Amino acid sequence: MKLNKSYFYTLRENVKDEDSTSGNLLVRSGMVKKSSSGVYMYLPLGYKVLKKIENIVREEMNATGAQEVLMPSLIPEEVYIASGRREGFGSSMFALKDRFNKPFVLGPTHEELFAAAAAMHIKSYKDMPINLYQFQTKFRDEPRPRFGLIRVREFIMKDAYSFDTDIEGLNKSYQLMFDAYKNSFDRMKIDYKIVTADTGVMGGMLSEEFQAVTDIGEDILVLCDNCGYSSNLEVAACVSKEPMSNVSFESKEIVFTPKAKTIEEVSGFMGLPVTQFVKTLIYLVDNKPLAVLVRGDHDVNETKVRKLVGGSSIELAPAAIVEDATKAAVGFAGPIGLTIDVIADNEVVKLRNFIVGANQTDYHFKNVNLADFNIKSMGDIRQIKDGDRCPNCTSHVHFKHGIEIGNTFKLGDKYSKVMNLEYLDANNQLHPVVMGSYGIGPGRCLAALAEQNHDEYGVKWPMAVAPFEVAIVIINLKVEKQVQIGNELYDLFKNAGIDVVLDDRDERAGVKFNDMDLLGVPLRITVGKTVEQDIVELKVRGEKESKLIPLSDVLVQVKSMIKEQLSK
RNA sequence: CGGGACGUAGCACAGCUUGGUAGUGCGCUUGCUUCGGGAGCAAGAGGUCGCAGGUUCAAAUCCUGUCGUCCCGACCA
Repeated sequence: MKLNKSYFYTLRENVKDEDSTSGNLLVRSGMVKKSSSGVYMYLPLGYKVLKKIENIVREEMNATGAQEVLMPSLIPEEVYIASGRREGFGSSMFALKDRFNKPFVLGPTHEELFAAAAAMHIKSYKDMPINLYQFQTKFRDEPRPRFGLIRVREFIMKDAYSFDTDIEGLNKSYQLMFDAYKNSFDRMKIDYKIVTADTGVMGGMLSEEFQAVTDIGEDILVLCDNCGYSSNLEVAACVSKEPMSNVSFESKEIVFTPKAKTIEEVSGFMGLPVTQFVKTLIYLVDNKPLAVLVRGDHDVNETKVRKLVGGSSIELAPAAIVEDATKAAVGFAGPIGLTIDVIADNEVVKLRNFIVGANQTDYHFKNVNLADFNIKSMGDIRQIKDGDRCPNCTSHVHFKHGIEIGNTFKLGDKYSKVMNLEYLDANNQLHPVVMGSYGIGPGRCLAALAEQNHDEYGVKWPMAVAPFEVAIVIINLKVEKQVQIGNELYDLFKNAGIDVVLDDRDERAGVKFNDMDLLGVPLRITVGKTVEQDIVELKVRGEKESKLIPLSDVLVQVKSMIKEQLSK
């Protein structure tokens, strides 16, 4: 591409409505432009990078034998009603009606349609395994789009679906996809971790997430360097390391604690450590109130609570419900005398003589013990903390933030059952097909790469996904030889299969250098004064010094540097 | 959905309190000079001041409504 006659622009200043580094760099380099909240245009260079990412993924998918298809975005609502997911997605689905008032939605994910497509092919056990995938636009009406391309409402996703006769087959298909995912992200040079995760709305037996490590990630990764344990915070198990207390029981006592609502306030007021307190939080699980007890210094893990009580939705109860359940102002809830169900975390069970709210405004109980109230069930329902004991070994975990760039699910027969996706086995018996589903967000990969690879001047794209592999900058357009050599090199590179851009704009050298840095092209050839001696400069993005290279040697050197960077 | 802020040229913003000619910087056009890390001078182009209603002789400015955007929280595969 020659810049002079191409669609290309950069912005010199950050824009106001981008809240992330990657968002700002992508907008400033003219790669993307926000159209509305959480909806972006991909402009020529941004689209080019996106395509490179897609192609890496496509190559890896095809290598597994998966076949590419394209599903519609416009889907009759009844498809999701039939699978029972319409309600689960709720208002995060874009819903609309056609001229005959028939309800449609814009697809947020495509298990149902893929199951329908699979049903056309699968009649017998001989028709499997099979794997279909697509690159297609998903629509999710996120309550709060954020961080440039990271949390958006319209985005392209590569989603793949495997179909097998049994779990053993699923395990094989899953492993194929899993390895293809690792290959894809390795080729893009993303810094990522694989963590176990909650299956959420997708359901099924296992979910693993590929998480790009960045500070702005919205997921928290729980990692152990000693044994390699890695998990999403939402499902990271807590192990009890503290022994059961053997302090003798005392009898409970009411204490006046005016205006002390939070654990910190009461702790300060009474002069006792927060670990001696028990927090009582009132939740609504499937709209039914539930009291959840965790130690004062712990946080409730809502995913774990939902699983322990077998609910499908969970939210903190609004103040009115709390006041109704506790007969006190918010901040003084406790388990004693409650008529709603109470569940407790494992750590709470070990405590003796602890402090709880008294269900009476401005009062707490101290010297409370388990015998003083009823617990419906107990279990691991707290959030693991940075530095806690690793659930898997004797070491300790640490936290990192991650952006979910891919996930893999072992779905089992959840969708095939509701979609009547069945096959006949060798004994003429009907069985549900066993499914897996696998997603990658190319846009998130792009944003994560920009987030992970940048400096004060702009993005530093890894070679495999860079908008161009090499930029040729002609310093002075009025010097005929510079123009001539610049164009000759451009043709030489092009013919050698190198993705090259020629900056032949009539701009000052500084402008061109800065633009190429902002754009993040990994290699730069400068055609300037030294061209009179048949010498040009080669500079690596991010390095300070450039080196002088005779013209006759340029192609060989550039080729080997590209090769080196691709394999590194 | 709750709380807060903001909508003025492609971008970043001033002007609004106290109503009266639409402004600044960057970017853009033309000319001259300059030319290896975001040049200088000069002359220009470009705006229904988010939209709708109201008050007023007169509204970017005051009032009401509405739409949009952003931030914090809730929510989220």
